[in-house]
Amino acid sequence: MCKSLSTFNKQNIIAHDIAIKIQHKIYAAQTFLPSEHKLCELYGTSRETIRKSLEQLNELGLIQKIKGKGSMVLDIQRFTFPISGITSFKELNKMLGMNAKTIVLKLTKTVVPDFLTNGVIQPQQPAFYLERLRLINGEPEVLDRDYLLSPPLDELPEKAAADSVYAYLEENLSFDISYATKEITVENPPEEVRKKLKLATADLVVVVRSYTYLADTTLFQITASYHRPDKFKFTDFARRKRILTNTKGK
Amino acid sequence: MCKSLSTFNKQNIIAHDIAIKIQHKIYAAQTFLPSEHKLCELYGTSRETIRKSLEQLNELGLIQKIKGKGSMVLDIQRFTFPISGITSFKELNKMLGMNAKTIVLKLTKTVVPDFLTNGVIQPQQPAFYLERLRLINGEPEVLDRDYLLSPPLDELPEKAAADSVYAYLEENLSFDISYATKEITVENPPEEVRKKLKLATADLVVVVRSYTYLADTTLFQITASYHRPDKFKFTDFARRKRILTNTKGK
DNA sequence: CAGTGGTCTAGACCACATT
DNA sequence: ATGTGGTCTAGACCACTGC
Repeated sequence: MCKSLSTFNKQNIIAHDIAIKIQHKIYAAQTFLPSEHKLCELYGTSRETIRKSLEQLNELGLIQKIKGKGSMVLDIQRFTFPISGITSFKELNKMLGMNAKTIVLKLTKTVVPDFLTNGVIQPQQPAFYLERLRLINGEPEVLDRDYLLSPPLDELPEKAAADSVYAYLEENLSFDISYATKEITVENPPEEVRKKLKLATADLVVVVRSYTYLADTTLFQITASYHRPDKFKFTDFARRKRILTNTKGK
Repeated sequence: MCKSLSTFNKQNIIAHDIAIKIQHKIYAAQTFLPSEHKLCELYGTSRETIRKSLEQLNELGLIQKIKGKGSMVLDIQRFTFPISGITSFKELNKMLGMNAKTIVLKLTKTVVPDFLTNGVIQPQQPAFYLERLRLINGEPEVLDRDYLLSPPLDELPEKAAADSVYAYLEENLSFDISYATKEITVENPPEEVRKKLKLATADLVVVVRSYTYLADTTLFQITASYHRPDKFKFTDFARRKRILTNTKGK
């Protein structure tokens, strides 16, 4: 379940390098990147490798490839940097320059409650229960309730919980966090949650429930995040996919 | 702006074929696909082509590739089929087997209001304004307000609006719908929206705003979807991406 | 026509998992 | 040692864009 932290292969280095140049406007929005042929010479690689780098940027929504013309740098930074992936609160905080603070309300070892395990894992699975309140500019904004499954996790220092669980898992334990399913709904929260978020009696909350998996497909985290509705914003970049719809290809 | 409708290349055909087999449980969840080598023989292609097919399935969350072992079929169908992409209501309806109906409330030619154009397009851009109410089991659930820009669109038959705008654009006009930015918030809706959704005075709505683009990067659709909060559910599959965060590669 | 991206190939070498 | 996926290459042919 533990994997190498860094794979410094050519395509990732190149993708990262171009992404940085787009962020710093060395490659400006609404202009074309150098052609694939030129990028091959620039980085001294074959064309397929360059194309894999560009494919990563394409998926992220940083560029749009146009046949016969080139790869155009898109101008979506104003709206949003991709948040739809799996991102820790600390990464978000840093990326968006928010004035955020995290308070650990609870950190205990228990078992995952039955209503969360339906079919996904066996009942009575041990886990760390972690409850955290996220403050922005001193105001409570999000309440996170995490079950971090044990195994695979067998220790969770208070400091890691207060700082960044993901950084701890990836950097200290070399966990390879890979994918997640998420669900966003609007609900009438338990009174307890309402209090912690300082909400009025009638207020609804936005609930983001997610199941996060490691690269070897083991489930390791079940989360419910309760957001103040007036502060909630989810942004996404999506490409049209046509695989599952009809007999028609693209 | 108009592009070919279908590219029946090998990698898409193979990806689609495997996706169908996964849906039909010919390849069961929690089992491994045939190895890449075997798939090469099965489909009579080179390995890189097979790998591109598998990469598509990987992005969709249908499989998880594990080095040294194989490509495991994931079991997320129960939760969700990918809805986070750009999907038309009709496609969703069909895929999820809902009992849905669409009522066209308005279809006129106007210009895009200024507050929607900030910086994205020039002011006074002509467009079709389309307002549709979506009913599920006879109950109003979503109100869609679309501005379909003209150009590129110069005609929009009432029938296409009632049926599926996307199908009309892609199949009749060969538009190549490519990507979109989305934003989800919870808001206090205008009284007019509240009435159409049959909501009580205090109720909030979930608003999904999106900007949809063609493959040549021209904006062609600006949408605001108002959802009843009690019925709203957004599901997503996401892979962890690390390009934009730090100096560290994966 | 030349330049661009889109697709495909056959082969190489590596890292990881299994026996 | 064998089988698996991960990366990279050099070259081919095609389709689209623009001069």
